Amino acid sequence: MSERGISSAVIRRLPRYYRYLGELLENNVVRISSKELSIRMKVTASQIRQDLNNFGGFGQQGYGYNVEYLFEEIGKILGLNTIQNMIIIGAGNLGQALANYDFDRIGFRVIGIFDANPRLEGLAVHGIEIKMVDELEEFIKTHEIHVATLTVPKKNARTIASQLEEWGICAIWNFAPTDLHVSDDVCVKNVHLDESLMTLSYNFRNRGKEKYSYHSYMDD
Amino acid sequence: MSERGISSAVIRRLPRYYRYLGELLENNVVRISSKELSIRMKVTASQIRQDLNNFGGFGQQGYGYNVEYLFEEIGKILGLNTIQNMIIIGAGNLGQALANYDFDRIGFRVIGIFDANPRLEGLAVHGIEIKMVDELEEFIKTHEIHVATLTVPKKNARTIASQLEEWGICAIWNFAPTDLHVSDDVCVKNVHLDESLMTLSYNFRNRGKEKYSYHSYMDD
DNA sequence: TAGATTGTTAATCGATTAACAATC
DNA sequence: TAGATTGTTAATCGATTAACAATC
Repeated sequence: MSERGISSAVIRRLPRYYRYLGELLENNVVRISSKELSIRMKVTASQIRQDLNNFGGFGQQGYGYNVEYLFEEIGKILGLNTIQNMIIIGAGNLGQALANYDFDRIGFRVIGIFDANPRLEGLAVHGIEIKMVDELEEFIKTHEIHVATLTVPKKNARTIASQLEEWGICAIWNFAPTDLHVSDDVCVKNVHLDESLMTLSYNFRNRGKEKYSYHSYMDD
Repeated sequence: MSERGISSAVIRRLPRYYRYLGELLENNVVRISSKELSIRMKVTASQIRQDLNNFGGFGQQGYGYNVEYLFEEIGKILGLNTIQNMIIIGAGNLGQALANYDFDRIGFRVIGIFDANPRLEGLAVHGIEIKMVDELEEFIKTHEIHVATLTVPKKNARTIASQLEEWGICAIWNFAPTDLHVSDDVCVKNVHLDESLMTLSYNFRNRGKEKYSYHSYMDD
């Protein structure tokens, strides 16, 4: 309770470690040193060891890390070892695309899709019939929902987010181009696609102007 | 040439400033101080002033910043004041959703959509007919393309990225869940949706364990 | 054992925040 | 002018990298 949480810089890197380890596993690589992994991932070996040691000692001196074990452990840290239920609110193009996305692979299962447009009612997306938003409260109260994905228009996003909070949702994956005003007890992860494109725009228009590479493997 | 580029931490914050200023503009707010903006955006006034002064002095002592002027200037820094052409490679759910997204608003125009599946050929998305990938090289060489959006399966992403580089594309917006191996002259901005969801998963499963809030307005 | 590589402490680097003189 | 607020320098904080003793 009194100790400082792990910095978001570290958390953001975990999925990338997980991805690289998954690929090593597919290629039947049994063990790997922080040095070897650092070369593949284009980061420092120090950073890898520091990052991992936030969560415990997963390696062995003189040997390195067992790929399968480390992969599993990072999966557990990220909560990918249990099935988590997700609902999608907003069944427009993006909402439907996400419903069709293969999130099972990382333990997430879409169990409900909602929209306000009556013309979409009952339409099946990825085998799930679209429900109307007025059924949302009942649905949330009768199901265990871990994450609510918000793919509604900007003008509706804040109102819905507040309702979600009221109904007990504590994690929102927000694709609406706005900041949500919810209490600190609710986790919000924003995916602002237009802002992502803007930073790409800046970078390629200013490439070559700076001394160092602008090419980063992180999503910045 | 010899000076250090502006840090990516600063660049990442610009779109959010742009968004807040746009909203102030809509509400007919004429001027704003860094202090007032800092309260709305939940950042420090120091950070706002430091960030902006990387690009020049946009404010006036004793007055603050003119909202419209600052909005326009940040737009120019991000390159939103000119129309930029974009193509989308991969016309699956996500590719089609992005084709329908309103990027005009920030100056981006989708002028081509490509896929390898012959069953999609000629199908119109957002008024644009899907073309086959074997037409890609010719299309790129006869059009000015600023950004190529990659929404193809993981297994095809690297091959296509290398071809895009060869054909002269210098900015790739990558949605495939893999790192691309292109030269440093090509800007890559990754959007790894599964990894975004993983960090949300970590955060809400570990909420309350740390001293400070995990709720951030940045996409971390 | 000798070599390799971790876990961890110390040093460096960069980013954020505070402070304040300049000035509108 | 007096008050407000910037632009900018200095101080702090945190994150990254380097170094190395511990140990497999």
